[in-house]
Amino acid sequence: MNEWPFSALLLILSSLTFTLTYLMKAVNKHTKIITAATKVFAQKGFFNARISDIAKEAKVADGTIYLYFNNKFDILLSVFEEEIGNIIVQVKKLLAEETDPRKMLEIFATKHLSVMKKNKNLAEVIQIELRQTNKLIKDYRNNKFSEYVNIISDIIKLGQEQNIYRPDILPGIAKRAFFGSLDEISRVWNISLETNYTVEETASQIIKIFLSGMLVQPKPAY
Amino acid sequence: MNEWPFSALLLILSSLTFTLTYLMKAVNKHTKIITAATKVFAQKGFFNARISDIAKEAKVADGTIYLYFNNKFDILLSVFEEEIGNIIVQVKKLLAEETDPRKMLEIFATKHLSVMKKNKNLAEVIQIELRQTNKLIKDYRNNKFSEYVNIISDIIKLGQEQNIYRPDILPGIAKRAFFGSLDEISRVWNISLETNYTVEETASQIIKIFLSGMLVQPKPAY
DNA sequence: ATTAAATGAATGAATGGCCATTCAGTGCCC
DNA sequence: GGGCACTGAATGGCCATTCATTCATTTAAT
Repeated sequence: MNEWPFSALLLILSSLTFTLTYLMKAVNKHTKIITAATKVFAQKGFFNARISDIAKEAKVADGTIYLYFNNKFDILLSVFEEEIGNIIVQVKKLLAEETDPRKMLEIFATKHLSVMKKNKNLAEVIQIELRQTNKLIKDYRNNKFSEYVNIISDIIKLGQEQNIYRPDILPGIAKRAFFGSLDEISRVWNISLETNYTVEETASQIIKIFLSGMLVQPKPAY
Repeated sequence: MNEWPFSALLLILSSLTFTLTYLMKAVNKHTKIITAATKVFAQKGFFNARISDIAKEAKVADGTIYLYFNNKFDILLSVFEEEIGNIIVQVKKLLAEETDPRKMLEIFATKHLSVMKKNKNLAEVIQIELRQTNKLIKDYRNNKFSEYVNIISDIIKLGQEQNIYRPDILPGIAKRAFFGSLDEISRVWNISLETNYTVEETASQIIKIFLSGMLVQPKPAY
C-alpha cells in the first residue's frame, strides 16, 4: 500500500523510458538511413549505390538496414515519400496565407526552386531516380508526386473561377508545363558547375512567361 | 583481249558485291543492335537491361555486340547520339522553311511532341536514361542534347531581334522552360495509359501559354 | 577450275567479380 | 537468462565481358 504508488511510478517511468528510447532509436536510425540513402542515391544513382555505401554513410551495419527496410528498392520509395511529403506540407502552408492566384504560382515556383537548389541530393533523387521508379510503378500507385503537381492545377482552376486566368487554358496541360519548366531548370542547376541565376530572378522569369507570355506589348494577334 | 572486259566486269561486280555485302552487313548489324538496344533500354531501363536481351532482340550472339561497341555504356551513348542527331536534322530542316519566330516555336513544339508520341521507346530512353547518363558525363561532353535545346534559344533571340519577343525574356531560362514543358508532357504521355490530347491541341496550348501567357485580356498590370 | 590456306566475322559457353541479402553471433538491458 | 537491436562476414546468384571455336568468304597456288 505504501509502496504501490512508487513502484507504479517506477513502472510508468520505466515503460516510458523504454518507449522513448525505443522510438528515439528507431526514429534516429530510420532517419539516419533515409538521409544517408538520399545522399548516396544522389551521388551514385540508385543502381550504382551499394547498400554498404548507405550503411557506411549512416554509420550502421549493412544488416541493420534490413531491420528497417525490406530491400533496396523500398529504401528508394521511402526516401521519396518522406521527402516530397515534407515539401507538400511546406508549400501548402505557404499557399494558405495567400489568395491571389498570381502570387500563389509565384510562391510555388520560388519554393520549388529554392528547395531544389538548397538540397541538391534530394533534387537529384526526385528528378532522376523517382522517374526511373515511376516508370516501373506507372499509375499503379497514386503517388505523392501527383498530389504535388496537382497543387499547380488547383491554383490555375482557382484563378479561372476568379476570371484571372484565361478559361481556354487547360489546367491539366498547364500544370505539366509549369512543373516541367521548374523541373528542367533545377535539373540543369544540379548538373552544371557554373554559378546560376538566383532563385528569385528565375522564378520571376518563369512567372513573367507563364502569366504574360513572351510576346512584346501590345500583343499582335496570333 | 577477248576476255578482258568480261573478267574486268567480273572483278568490278565481285568487288562491288563484296563492298556492298560488307557494308550492308556492317550497317545492318550496327543498326539492328542500336534499334534493339533502344527497345530494350526503354522497356527495362539501362541497368536492368541485359546484354543478352539486346543480343536476342537483335538476333545476334552476345559476343557480337562487342565487335561493334566497347561496352554496355557505349551502346547507350550511341543510341542517344544517333537518335537525337536524327531529330535535330529533321527539326532544322522544318525550321529552315519558316521565318516567323512565333511559327518556329510552334513547329518545334509540334515536332518534338509528335516524335516523342510516335516513338515511345526512344522517348523513354531520352527522357530517363539520357539523364542518368548526363549526370555522369556532366559538362565534360558538349553533347547533342545542348545542341537540340539551343535551337529554342536561337529562335527566341531571333524573335527578340525582330522585336517580336520581349527583350526582358532571358533566352537561357526560357529555353529550359519551353523544353521542360514539352518534356514533362511527353513523359506523362509515356507513363499514362489513358488516351491523351492530340499533339496539335497540346502544342497549341503550349504556344498559347508561352506567347501570350495565362492571364485574361486585357492584362492587369502585374 | 579446284583445292588449300588465310582471313575475319560471328558465336555462345565459361569466367570472374560484384553485391544484395541473410543469419549466426555479440552485447546490452531488463 | 532471455529478449532485443545490432553486427558484418559469408553466401549465392546474377551478368558483363572474354575467348576458343565455328563458319563463311576471299585469296593463292596448282
